[in-house]
Amino acid sequence: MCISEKKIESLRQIIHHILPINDYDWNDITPHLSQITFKKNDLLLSPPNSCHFIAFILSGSCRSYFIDDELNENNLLLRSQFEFITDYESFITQDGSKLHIEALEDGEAILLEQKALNKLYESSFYWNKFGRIMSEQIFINSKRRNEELLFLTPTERYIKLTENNPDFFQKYALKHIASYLGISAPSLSHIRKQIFNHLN
Amino acid sequence: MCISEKKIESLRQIIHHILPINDYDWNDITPHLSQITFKKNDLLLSPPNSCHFIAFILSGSCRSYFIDDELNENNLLLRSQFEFITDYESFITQDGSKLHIEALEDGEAILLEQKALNKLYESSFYWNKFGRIMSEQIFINSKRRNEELLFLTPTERYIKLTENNPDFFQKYALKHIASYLGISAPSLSHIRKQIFNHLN
DNA sequence: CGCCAGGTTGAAGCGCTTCAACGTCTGTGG
DNA sequence: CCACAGACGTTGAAGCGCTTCAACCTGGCG
Repeated sequence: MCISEKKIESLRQIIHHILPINDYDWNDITPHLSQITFKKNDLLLSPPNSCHFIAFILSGSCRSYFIDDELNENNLLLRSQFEFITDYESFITQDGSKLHIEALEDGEAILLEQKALNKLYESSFYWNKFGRIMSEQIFINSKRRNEELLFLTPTERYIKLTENNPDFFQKYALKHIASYLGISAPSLSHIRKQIFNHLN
Repeated sequence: MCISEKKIESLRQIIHHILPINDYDWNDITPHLSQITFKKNDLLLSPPNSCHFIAFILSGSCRSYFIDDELNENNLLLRSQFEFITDYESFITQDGSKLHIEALEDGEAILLEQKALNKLYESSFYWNKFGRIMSEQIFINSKRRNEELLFLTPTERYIKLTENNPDFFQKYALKHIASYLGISAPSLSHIRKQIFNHLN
């Protein structure tokens, strides 16, 4: 599908920000980009399919979640405009994914294909280096999440989120934020009420 | 320091297993390897120093941990023979580390220097690709840890550890395993007792 | 021998969960 | 335009699981 110049330029800027890119390297990847539109509640990925894309969100928002034995949905990621979403583990290994990726609102995204990037990894110095830096950054995000889950209580995690990512409370429903924090929706309500009471 | 042939060969095998390596690429890195010995309770890294090495453990074992506001030590990693240990976030960014790396027993390790690897990233196709694959694998480990912390209860995490890593209980003290699981030492005792009682 | 670290135990406490009920808002169809 | 349904958030009560604290046991080591 043809992608508008303006939209693809925002992706190029993000990539350039990860690792400065010239026209030559850029032209290696553009044939392997495609644009999709999605409606609220659409599933961009569902188990046990393997994840063949990294999606760059142009508008709207998404979540990835895991369904446990008791059929609870547990959110792993919440992502919105100009951010990426994928199951990067499945993208790397091409093993079957255990995650769903679901649209939370209508929107658009540009997809980068796993096969194309993997092919570039064989020969392109730029894209190989890009993959390294991208993986490093994704790791750092994951490690920080680990540290929060290991070292902070649910209440502390909530407070930290209000400080570091106040935008989350504009973008996402509280029930999704609760799940992202690893707590139940009523618990989040109780925590919010308790903090509110302490302020007065 | 001179490193014995046999010891360095075990490192080459591990690297080869991550990404097959020839003599040419191997010779790029060997000048930047050094061997250290450490005693129990030695600190290989302490805040706020940045982490300049990836350590390949030849013998002995180590942990990385974070000290929180209440002065509790919280274990992030437990590692032993033929495994790597580092604060990979600090290694990547060269920002000050918040982690301690401590020897749990006497042992030896080979250190790979950050500056050397970073230099190779500029020019070497092999080492750049190696860095990408290593980062991908480190990410996958981190993501799986995330999922366990988010989706499983402490008791479930303990049971999973006994199933997937029974060797941990030979290698590490229970108090370190408890901290690694994100629970207190008495809690681990209670959980173990409860499981034992259920078996009878 | 005596000390100390590691592990266990029981009691009390607290924080999050679960469950069920209710209020509010939004969108939809009569 | 209003009635109603459904999704979302909140609330309170009860329960449970991990934490905390203190006491105790054991084995290893100076």
